[in-house]
Amino acid sequence: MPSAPISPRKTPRQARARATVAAIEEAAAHILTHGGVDALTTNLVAARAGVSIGSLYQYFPTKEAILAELLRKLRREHLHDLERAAQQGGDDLRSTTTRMIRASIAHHTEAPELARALEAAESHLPLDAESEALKTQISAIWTATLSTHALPDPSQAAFDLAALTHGMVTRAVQAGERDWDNLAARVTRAALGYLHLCTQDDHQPTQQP
Amino acid sequence: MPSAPISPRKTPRQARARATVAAIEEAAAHILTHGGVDALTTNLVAARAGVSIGSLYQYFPTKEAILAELLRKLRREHLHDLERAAQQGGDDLRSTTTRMIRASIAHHTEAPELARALEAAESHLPLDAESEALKTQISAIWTATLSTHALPDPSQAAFDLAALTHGMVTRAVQAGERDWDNLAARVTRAALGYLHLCTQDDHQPTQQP
DNA sequence: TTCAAATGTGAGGAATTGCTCACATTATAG
DNA sequence: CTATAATGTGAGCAATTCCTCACATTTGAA
Repeated sequence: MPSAPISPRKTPRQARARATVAAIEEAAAHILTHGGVDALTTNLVAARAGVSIGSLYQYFPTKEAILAELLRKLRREHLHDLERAAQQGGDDLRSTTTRMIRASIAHHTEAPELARALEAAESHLPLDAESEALKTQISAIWTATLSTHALPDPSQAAFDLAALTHGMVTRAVQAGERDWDNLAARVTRAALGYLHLCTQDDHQPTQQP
Repeated sequence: MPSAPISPRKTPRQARARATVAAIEEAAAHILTHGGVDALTTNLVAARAGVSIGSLYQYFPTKEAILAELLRKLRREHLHDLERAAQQGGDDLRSTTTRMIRASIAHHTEAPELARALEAAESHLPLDAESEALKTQISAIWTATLSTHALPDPSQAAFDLAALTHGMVTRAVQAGERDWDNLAARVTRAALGYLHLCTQDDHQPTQQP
Protein backbone atom coordinates (compact mmCIF):
# COMPACT_ATOMS: atom_id res chain seq x y z
CA MET A 1 0.00 0.00 0.00
CA PRO A 2 2.14 2.87 -1.26
CA SER A 3 1.24 6.23 0.21
CA ALA A 4 4.14 8.34 1.45
CA PRO A 5 6.35 10.43 -0.82
CA ILE A 6 9.89 9.36 -1.59
CA SER A 7 12.68 11.80 -2.23
CA PRO A 8 16.33 11.94 -1.28
CA ARG A 9 16.90 13.73 1.98
CA LYS A 10 20.12 15.52 1.21
CA THR A 11 22.07 15.96 -2.01
CA PRO A 12 25.76 15.10 -1.62
CA ARG A 13 27.96 18.08 -2.49
CA GLN A 14 31.42 16.76 -1.78
CA ALA A 15 33.20 13.85 -3.39
CA ARG A 16 33.32 11.75 -0.24
CA ALA A 17 29.58 12.16 0.19
CA ARG A 18 28.96 10.92 -3.33
CA ALA A 19 31.21 7.97 -2.56
CA THR A 20 29.14 7.28 0.53
CA VAL A 21 25.90 7.26 -1.46
CA ALA A 22 27.45 5.01 -4.09
CA ALA A 23 28.67 2.60 -1.43
CA ILE A 24 25.21 2.45 0.12
CA GLU A 25 23.55 1.70 -3.19
CA GLU A 26 26.12 -0.92 -4.05
CA ALA A 27 25.73 -2.59 -0.68
CA ALA A 28 21.95 -2.57 -0.98
CA ALA A 29 22.16 -4.15 -4.43
CA HIS A 30 24.48 -6.84 -3.13
CA ILE A 31 22.23 -7.67 -0.23
CA LEU A 32 19.14 -7.72 -2.44
CA THR A 33 20.87 -9.98 -4.90
CA HIS A 34 21.96 -12.53 -2.34
CA GLY A 35 19.23 -12.39 0.28
CA GLY A 36 16.17 -10.77 -1.23
CA VAL A 37 14.06 -7.99 0.25
CA ASP A 38 13.75 -9.71 3.59
CA ALA A 39 17.50 -9.49 4.14
CA LEU A 40 17.58 -5.79 3.36
CA THR A 41 17.85 -3.99 6.69
CA THR A 42 19.21 -0.49 6.99
CA ASN A 43 21.76 -1.48 9.61
CA LEU A 44 23.04 -4.28 7.41
CA VAL A 45 23.27 -2.01 4.39
CA ALA A 46 25.22 0.55 6.36
CA ALA A 47 27.56 -2.09 7.76
CA ARG A 48 28.25 -3.63 4.38
CA ALA A 49 28.80 -0.18 2.87
CA GLY A 50 31.34 0.57 5.58
CA VAL A 51 29.30 3.54 6.66
CA SER A 52 27.49 4.45 9.85
CA ILE A 53 23.74 4.09 10.04
CA GLY A 54 23.48 7.82 10.63
CA SER A 55 25.18 8.60 7.33
CA LEU A 56 22.76 6.35 5.50
CA TYR A 57 19.80 8.28 6.85
CA GLN A 58 21.31 11.58 5.76
CA TYR A 59 20.84 10.60 2.13
CA PHE A 60 17.93 8.19 2.26
CA PRO A 61 14.98 9.24 4.39
CA THR A 62 13.59 5.72 4.60
CA LYS A 63 14.55 2.20 3.70
CA GLU A 64 12.07 2.31 0.83
CA ALA A 65 13.94 5.26 -0.64
CA ILE A 66 16.92 2.99 -1.24
CA LEU A 67 14.75 0.46 -3.02
CA ALA A 68 13.13 3.23 -5.04
CA GLU A 69 16.50 4.55 -6.16
CA LEU A 70 17.68 1.12 -7.33
CA LEU A 71 14.39 0.59 -9.12
CA ARG A 72 14.75 3.94 -10.84
CA LYS A 73 18.18 2.95 -12.13
CA LEU A 74 16.82 -0.31 -13.48
CA ARG A 75 13.92 1.38 -15.23
CA ARG A 76 16.19 4.01 -16.75
CA GLU A 77 18.34 1.30 -18.30
CA HIS A 78 15.29 -0.59 -19.48
CA LEU A 79 13.83 2.50 -21.11
CA HIS A 80 17.14 3.33 -22.77
CA ASP A 81 17.50 -0.16 -24.20
CA LEU A 82 13.90 -0.14 -25.41
CA GLU A 83 14.36 3.21 -27.15
CA ARG A 84 17.40 1.94 -28.98
CA ALA A 85 15.56 -1.20 -30.02
CA ALA A 86 12.54 0.72 -31.22
CA GLN A 87 14.50 3.15 -33.36
CA GLN A 88 17.30 1.08 -34.85
CA GLY A 89 17.05 -1.13 -37.91
CA GLY A 90 14.11 -2.10 -40.07
CA ASP A 91 10.73 -0.83 -39.10
CA ASP A 92 8.62 -3.81 -39.95
CA LEU A 93 6.59 -4.97 -36.99
CA ARG A 94 8.13 -8.39 -36.77
CA SER A 95 11.77 -7.40 -36.49
CA THR A 96 11.06 -4.40 -34.30
CA THR A 97 9.05 -6.52 -31.89
CA THR A 98 11.81 -9.08 -31.81
CA ARG A 99 14.40 -6.44 -30.95
CA MET A 100 12.22 -4.94 -28.24
CA ILE A 101 11.65 -8.30 -26.64
CA ARG A 102 15.38 -8.93 -26.64
CA ALA A 103 15.84 -5.54 -24.97
CA SER A 104 13.29 -6.43 -22.32
CA ILE A 105 15.08 -9.66 -21.62
CA ALA A 106 18.43 -7.91 -21.54
CA HIS A 107 17.28 -5.82 -18.64
CA HIS A 108 17.26 -9.06 -16.64
CA THR A 109 20.47 -10.63 -17.89
CA GLU A 110 22.99 -8.53 -16.04
CA ALA A 111 21.66 -9.19 -12.54
CA PRO A 112 18.64 -11.47 -12.67
CA GLU A 113 18.21 -11.89 -8.93
CA LEU A 114 18.44 -8.16 -8.34
CA ALA A 115 15.90 -7.39 -11.02
CA ARG A 116 13.55 -9.98 -9.63
CA ALA A 117 13.84 -8.69 -6.09
CA LEU A 118 13.29 -5.10 -7.19
CA GLU A 119 10.24 -5.88 -9.26
CA ALA A 120 8.77 -7.93 -6.46
CA ALA A 121 9.26 -4.99 -4.13
CA GLU A 122 7.74 -2.49 -6.53
CA SER A 123 4.15 -3.09 -5.51
CA HIS A 124 4.99 -2.17 -1.92
CA LEU A 125 6.70 1.08 -2.90
CA PRO A 126 5.18 4.54 -3.13
CA LEU A 127 6.54 5.44 -6.54
CA ASP A 128 7.92 8.91 -7.10
CA ALA A 129 7.26 11.08 -10.12
CA GLU A 130 10.26 9.90 -12.11
CA SER A 131 9.44 6.24 -11.66
CA GLU A 132 5.88 6.83 -12.76
CA ALA A 133 7.13 8.77 -15.75
CA LEU A 134 9.52 5.97 -16.68
CA LYS A 135 6.72 3.43 -16.49
CA THR A 136 4.56 5.62 -18.70
CA GLN A 137 7.34 6.08 -21.22
CA ILE A 138 8.08 2.38 -21.39
CA SER A 139 4.44 1.67 -22.02
CA ALA A 140 4.31 4.48 -24.57
CA ILE A 141 7.17 3.05 -26.60
CA TRP A 142 5.37 -0.24 -27.00
CA THR A 143 2.17 1.53 -27.90
CA ALA A 144 3.89 3.77 -30.39
CA THR A 145 5.62 0.86 -32.07
CA LEU A 146 2.40 -1.08 -32.42
CA SER A 147 0.48 2.01 -33.55
CA THR A 148 2.49 2.32 -36.75
CA HIS A 149 0.83 -0.86 -37.96
CA ALA A 150 -2.72 -1.99 -38.45
CA LEU A 151 -3.91 -3.09 -35.05
CA PRO A 152 -7.39 -2.66 -33.57
CA ASP A 153 -6.13 -1.63 -30.16
CA PRO A 154 -2.43 -0.81 -29.89
CA SER A 155 -2.68 0.23 -26.27
CA GLN A 156 -4.21 -3.08 -25.26
CA ALA A 157 -1.69 -4.99 -27.35
CA ALA A 158 1.15 -3.06 -25.73
CA PHE A 159 -0.13 -3.95 -22.30
CA ASP A 160 -0.49 -7.61 -23.20
CA LEU A 161 2.86 -7.95 -24.89
CA ALA A 162 4.62 -6.37 -21.94
CA ALA A 163 2.78 -8.66 -19.53
CA LEU A 164 3.45 -11.73 -21.64
CA THR A 165 7.14 -10.95 -21.95
CA HIS A 166 7.50 -10.10 -18.31
CA GLY A 167 5.73 -13.26 -17.20
CA MET A 168 7.77 -15.61 -19.33
CA VAL A 169 11.07 -13.95 -18.51
CA THR A 170 10.43 -13.80 -14.79
CA ARG A 171 9.47 -17.45 -14.60
CA ALA A 172 12.41 -18.53 -16.71
CA VAL A 173 14.85 -16.54 -14.62
CA GLN A 174 13.29 -17.95 -11.47
CA ALA A 175 13.78 -21.44 -12.84
CA GLY A 176 17.45 -20.73 -13.35
CA GLU A 177 17.37 -20.42 -17.10
CA ARG A 178 20.29 -18.49 -18.57
CA ASP A 179 20.08 -19.24 -22.29
CA TRP A 180 18.79 -15.84 -23.30
CA ASP A 181 18.74 -16.50 -27.04
CA ASN A 182 16.58 -19.54 -26.56
CA LEU A 183 14.29 -17.65 -24.23
CA ALA A 184 14.05 -14.70 -26.61
CA ALA A 185 13.03 -17.00 -29.43
CA ARG A 186 10.20 -18.50 -27.39
CA VAL A 187 8.90 -15.19 -26.12
CA THR A 188 9.03 -13.77 -29.61
CA ARG A 189 7.05 -16.69 -30.92
CA ALA A 190 4.27 -16.07 -28.43
CA ALA A 191 4.29 -12.33 -29.07
CA LEU A 192 4.16 -12.66 -32.84
CA GLY A 193 1.43 -15.21 -32.43
CA TYR A 194 -0.55 -12.75 -30.38
CA LEU A 195 -0.06 -10.19 -33.16
CA HIS A 196 -1.20 -12.72 -35.79
CA LEU A 197 2.26 -12.72 -37.32
CA CYS A 198 2.85 -16.43 -37.08
CA THR A 199 6.39 -17.62 -37.58
CA GLN A 200 6.07 -20.93 -39.37
CA ASP A 201 9.74 -20.91 -40.37
CA ASP A 202 11.01 -20.62 -36.83
CA HIS A 203 12.47 -23.75 -35.35
CA GLN A 204 11.18 -24.74 -31.94
CA PRO A 205 14.08 -24.50 -29.52
CA THR A 206 15.19 -27.34 -27.30
CA GLN A 207 14.40 -27.66 -23.63
CA GLN A 208 16.43 -26.10 -20.86
CA PRO A 209 14.77 -26.60 -17.42
CA MET B 1 3.51 -39.70 33.73
CA PRO B 2 1.63 -38.93 30.51
CA SER B 3 3.97 -36.78 28.46
CA ALA B 4 3.01 -37.54 24.91
CA PRO B 5 5.18 -36.09 22.15
CA ILE B 6 3.44 -32.93 21.05
CA SER B 7 3.33 -32.61 17.31
CA PRO B 8 4.14 -29.12 16.13
CA ARG B 9 0.66 -28.87 14.72
CA LYS B 10 -2.24 -30.39 16.57
CA THR B 11 -5.05 -31.93 14.62
CA PRO B 12 -8.43 -30.65 15.83
CA ARG B 13 -10.55 -33.50 17.19
CA GLN B 14 -13.60 -31.67 18.48
CA ALA B 15 -16.04 -29.56 16.54
CA ARG B 16 -15.15 -26.34 18.32
CA ALA B 17 -11.49 -26.89 17.45
CA ARG B 18 -12.33 -27.30 13.78
CA ALA B 19 -14.34 -24.12 13.99
CA THR B 20 -11.32 -22.38 15.48
CA VAL B 21 -9.09 -23.51 12.64
CA ALA B 22 -11.67 -22.44 10.08
CA ALA B 23 -12.00 -19.03 11.72
CA ILE B 24 -8.24 -18.58 11.66
CA GLU B 25 -8.00 -19.44 7.98
CA GLU B 26 -10.90 -17.20 7.14
CA ALA B 27 -9.41 -14.31 9.08
CA ALA B 28 -6.04 -14.79 7.43
CA ALA B 29 -7.64 -14.79 3.99
CA HIS B 30 -9.52 -11.62 4.78
CA ILE B 31 -6.42 -9.84 6.00
CA LEU B 32 -4.38 -11.01 3.02
CA THR B 33 -7.09 -9.85 0.66
CA HIS B 34 -7.36 -6.37 2.11
CA GLY B 35 -3.86 -5.65 3.34
CA GLY B 36 -1.44 -8.01 1.65
CA VAL B 37 1.28 -10.09 3.25
CA ASP B 38 2.67 -7.16 5.19
CA ALA B 39 -0.57 -6.80 7.11
CA LEU B 40 -0.65 -10.45 8.05
CA THR B 41 0.49 -10.69 11.66
CA THR B 42 -0.35 -13.61 13.87
CA ASN B 43 -1.84 -11.39 16.57
CA LEU B 44 -4.07 -9.64 14.05
CA VAL B 45 -5.22 -12.94 12.59
CA ALA B 46 -6.10 -14.25 16.02
CA ALA B 47 -7.93 -11.04 16.91
CA ARG B 48 -9.95 -11.01 13.71
CA ALA B 49 -10.75 -14.71 14.13
CA GLY B 50 -12.03 -14.00 17.63
CA VAL B 51 -9.50 -16.44 19.02
CA SER B 52 -6.58 -16.07 21.37
CA ILE B 53 -3.06 -16.04 20.00
CA GLY B 54 -2.32 -19.16 21.96
CA SER B 55 -5.05 -21.09 20.21
CA LEU B 56 -3.66 -20.06 16.86
CA TYR B 57 -0.28 -21.52 17.70
CA GLN B 58 -1.83 -24.80 18.73
CA TYR B 59 -2.83 -25.50 15.15
CA PHE B 60 -0.29 -23.53 13.16
CA PRO B 61 3.33 -23.87 14.29
CA THR B 62 4.42 -20.73 12.48
CA LYS B 63 2.93 -17.84 10.60
CA GLU B 64 4.16 -19.36 7.36
CA ALA B 65 2.13 -22.47 8.07
CA ILE B 66 -1.03 -20.38 7.71
CA LEU B 67 0.11 -19.04 4.37
CA ALA B 68 1.09 -22.53 3.26
CA GLU B 69 -2.33 -23.89 4.14
CA LEU B 70 -4.13 -21.18 2.16
CA LEU B 71 -1.80 -21.73 -0.77
CA ARG B 72 -2.49 -25.46 -0.64
CA LYS B 73 -6.21 -24.82 -0.85
CA LEU B 74 -5.75 -22.56 -3.85
CA ARG B 75 -3.57 -25.08 -5.66
CA ARG B 76 -5.98 -27.88 -4.97
CA GLU B 77 -8.78 -25.91 -6.58
CA HIS B 78 -6.56 -24.98 -9.49
CA LEU B 79 -5.56 -28.58 -10.07
CA HIS B 80 -9.15 -29.73 -9.86
CA ASP B 81 -10.30 -27.16 -12.40
CA LEU B 82 -7.44 -28.01 -14.71
CA GLU B 83 -8.22 -31.72 -14.57
CA ARG B 84 -11.80 -31.08 -15.51
CA ALA B 85 -10.75 -28.85 -18.36
CA ALA B 86 -8.25 -31.35 -19.67
CA GLN B 87 -10.66 -34.28 -19.70
CA GLN B 88 -13.95 -32.80 -20.76
CA GLY B 89 -15.05 -32.09 -24.30
CA GLY B 90 -13.22 -32.43 -27.60
CA ASP B 91 -9.61 -33.42 -27.50
CA ASP B 92 -8.22 -31.26 -30.26
CA LEU B 93 -5.36 -29.14 -29.05
CA ARG B 94 -7.00 -25.83 -29.73
CA SER B 95 -10.17 -26.30 -27.74
CA THR B 96 -8.44 -28.14 -24.92
CA THR B 97 -5.87 -25.38 -24.57
CA THR B 98 -8.62 -22.81 -24.57
CA ARG B 99 -10.47 -24.61 -21.78
CA MET B 100 -7.33 -25.02 -19.71
CA ILE B 101 -6.50 -21.35 -20.01
CA ARG B 102 -9.98 -20.47 -18.89
CA ALA B 103 -9.52 -22.78 -15.92
CA SER B 104 -6.25 -21.07 -15.05
CA ILE B 105 -7.94 -17.71 -15.16
CA ALA B 106 -10.85 -18.97 -13.12
CA HIS B 107 -8.55 -19.75 -10.27
CA HIS B 108 -8.07 -15.96 -9.97
CA THR B 109 -11.63 -14.82 -10.47
CA GLU B 110 -13.10 -15.70 -7.12
CA ALA B 111 -10.62 -13.75 -5.00
CA PRO B 112 -8.09 -12.01 -7.21
CA GLU B 113 -6.33 -10.08 -4.45
CA LEU B 114 -6.01 -13.16 -2.29
CA ALA B 115 -4.59 -15.21 -5.13
CA ARG B 116 -2.12 -12.47 -5.95
CA ALA B 117 -0.96 -12.13 -2.36
CA LEU B 118 -0.56 -15.88 -1.96
CA GLU B 119 1.43 -16.31 -5.13
CA ALA B 120 3.65 -13.39 -4.22
CA ALA B 121 4.33 -15.02 -0.88
CA GLU B 122 5.05 -18.42 -2.37
CA SER B 123 8.71 -17.73 -3.11
CA HIS B 124 9.33 -16.99 0.56
CA LEU B 125 7.68 -20.19 1.74
CA PRO B 126 9.29 -23.54 2.46
CA LEU B 127 6.84 -25.66 0.51
CA ASP B 128 5.66 -28.90 2.04
CA ALA B 129 5.35 -32.21 0.25
CA GLU B 130 1.74 -31.74 -0.80
CA SER B 131 2.35 -28.31 -2.29
CA GLU B 132 5.28 -29.63 -4.27
CA ALA B 133 3.18 -32.52 -5.46
CA LEU B 134 0.39 -30.20 -6.52
CA LYS B 135 2.82 -28.08 -8.48
CA THR B 136 4.19 -31.15 -10.18
CA GLN B 137 0.73 -32.41 -11.04
CA ILE B 138 -0.35 -29.07 -12.47
CA SER B 139 2.73 -29.02 -14.63
CA ALA B 140 2.16 -32.63 -15.62
CA ILE B 141 -1.36 -31.94 -16.83
CA TRP B 142 -0.13 -29.29 -19.21
CA THR B 143 2.65 -31.55 -20.41
CA ALA B 144 0.31 -34.49 -20.89
CA THR B 145 -2.15 -32.42 -22.85
CA LEU B 146 0.53 -31.09 -25.15
CA SER B 147 2.16 -34.50 -25.51
CA THR B 148 -0.86 -35.96 -27.26
CA HIS B 149 -0.07 -33.75 -30.20
CA ALA B 150 2.93 -33.24 -32.42
CA LEU B 151 5.21 -30.92 -30.52
CA PRO B 152 9.00 -30.98 -30.40
CA ASP B 153 9.22 -30.35 -26.67
CA PRO B 154 5.94 -30.66 -24.73
CA SER B 155 7.62 -30.09 -21.37
CA GLN B 156 9.12 -26.81 -22.51
CA ALA B 157 5.86 -25.76 -24.12
CA ALA B 158 4.00 -26.57 -20.91
CA PHE B 159 6.38 -24.44 -18.92
CA ASP B 160 6.08 -21.54 -21.33
CA LEU B 161 2.30 -21.66 -21.64
CA ALA B 162 1.91 -21.68 -17.88
CA ALA B 163 4.31 -18.76 -17.53
CA LEU B 164 2.65 -16.82 -20.31
CA THR B 165 -0.80 -17.35 -18.87
CA HIS B 166 0.28 -16.56 -15.37
CA GLY B 167 2.06 -13.38 -16.43
CA MET B 168 -0.82 -11.98 -18.43
CA VAL B 169 -3.43 -12.85 -15.83
CA THR B 170 -1.44 -11.48 -12.92
CA ARG B 171 -0.78 -8.19 -14.67
CA ALA B 172 -4.39 -7.84 -15.77
CA VAL B 173 -5.70 -8.55 -12.29
CA GLN B 174 -3.22 -6.09 -10.85
CA ALA B 175 -4.48 -3.46 -13.29
CA GLY B 176 -7.99 -4.03 -12.03
CA GLU B 177 -9.30 -5.87 -15.05
CA ARG B 178 -12.37 -7.99 -14.38
CA ASP B 179 -13.63 -8.89 -17.84
CA TRP B 180 -12.52 -12.50 -17.73
CA ASP B 181 -13.89 -13.47 -21.13
CA ASN B 182 -11.98 -10.71 -22.81
CA LEU B 183 -8.84 -11.64 -20.93
CA ALA B 184 -9.26 -15.32 -21.75
CA ALA B 185 -9.55 -14.50 -25.43
CA ARG B 186 -6.31 -12.55 -25.44
CA VAL B 187 -4.35 -15.13 -23.46
CA THR B 188 -5.64 -17.85 -25.71
CA ARG B 189 -4.55 -15.92 -28.76
CA ALA B 190 -0.99 -15.68 -27.45
CA ALA B 191 -0.93 -19.32 -26.42
CA LEU B 192 -2.24 -20.62 -29.72
CA GLY B 193 0.24 -18.37 -31.47
CA TYR B 194 3.03 -19.91 -29.46
CA LEU B 195 1.77 -23.34 -30.52
CA HIS B 196 1.63 -22.25 -34.17
CA LEU B 197 -2.15 -22.62 -34.17
CA CYS B 198 -2.93 -19.13 -35.33
CA THR B 199 -6.50 -17.96 -34.89
CA GLN B 200 -7.15 -15.77 -37.89
CA ASP B 201 -10.89 -15.95 -37.38
CA ASP B 202 -10.78 -14.61 -33.84
CA HIS B 203 -11.90 -11.07 -33.40
CA GLN B 204 -9.50 -8.84 -31.51
CA PRO B 205 -11.28 -7.78 -28.32
CA THR B 206 -11.73 -4.19 -27.30
CA GLN B 207 -9.68 -2.36 -24.75
CA GLN B 208 -10.27 -2.40 -21.02
CA PRO B 209 -7.40 -0.70 -19.14
C1' DT C 1 -19.61 -38.00 39.04
C1' DT C 2 -14.74 -38.03 37.94
C1' DC C 3 -10.76 -37.08 35.66
C1' DA C 4 -7.64 -36.90 31.95
C1' DA C 5 -7.35 -35.11 27.50
C1' DA C 6 -8.55 -31.50 24.53
C1' DT C 7 -9.06 -26.88 23.97
C1' DG C 8 -8.69 -21.96 25.05
C1' DT C 9 -6.41 -17.71 27.18
C1' DG C 10 -3.41 -13.59 27.03
C1' DA C 11 0.39 -11.37 29.35
C1' DG C 12 4.80 -10.86 28.24
C1' DG C 13 9.71 -12.56 26.83
C1' DA C 14 13.02 -12.11 23.30
C1' DA C 15 14.51 -10.67 19.15
C1' DT C 16 14.41 -7.63 15.32
C1' DT C 17 14.52 -3.25 13.13
C1' DG C 18 13.58 1.42 11.39
C1' DC C 19 15.15 5.53 12.67
C1' DT C 20 16.76 9.73 15.83
C1' DC C 21 19.86 12.66 18.01
C1' DA C 22 23.59 14.68 20.32
C1' DC C 23 28.05 15.00 19.13
C1' DA C 24 32.68 14.45 16.47
C1' DT C 25 35.28 15.21 12.36
C1' DT C 26 36.37 17.22 7.90
C1' DA C 27 36.10 20.47 4.15
C1' DT C 28 35.58 25.13 2.34
C1' DA C 29 34.62 30.07 2.05
C1' DG C 30 36.09 34.64 3.58
C1' DC D 1 43.14 31.08 10.66
C1' DT D 2 38.38 30.96 11.69
C1' DA D 3 33.74 30.28 11.25
C1' DT D 4 30.35 27.81 9.08
C1' DA D 5 28.59 24.29 6.45
C1' DA D 6 29.00 19.57 5.15
C1' DT D 7 29.71 15.12 6.48
C1' DG D 8 30.24 11.13 9.58
C1' DT D 9 29.32 8.39 14.01
C1' DG D 10 26.86 4.87 16.76
C1' DA D 11 24.42 4.10 21.08
C1' DG D 12 20.01 3.30 21.86
C1' DC D 13 14.84 4.51 21.72
C1' DA D 14 10.40 3.02 20.32
C1' DA D 15 7.69 0.16 17.95
C1' DT D 16 6.68 -4.13 16.04
C1' DT D 17 6.11 -9.01 16.02
C1' DC D 18 6.76 -13.94 16.54
C1' DC D 19 6.00 -17.13 19.73
C1' DT D 20 6.03 -19.39 24.68
C1' DC D 21 4.16 -20.74 28.87
C1' DA D 22 1.67 -21.24 32.97
C1' DC D 23 -2.86 -21.58 33.78
C1' DA D 24 -8.17 -21.77 33.02
C1' DT D 25 -12.08 -23.94 30.92
C1' DT D 26 -14.64 -27.46 28.35
C1' DT D 27 -15.49 -32.03 26.69
C1' DG D 28 -16.23 -36.88 26.67
C1' DA D 29 -15.41 -41.44 28.22
C1' DA D 30 -15.53 -44.56 32.16
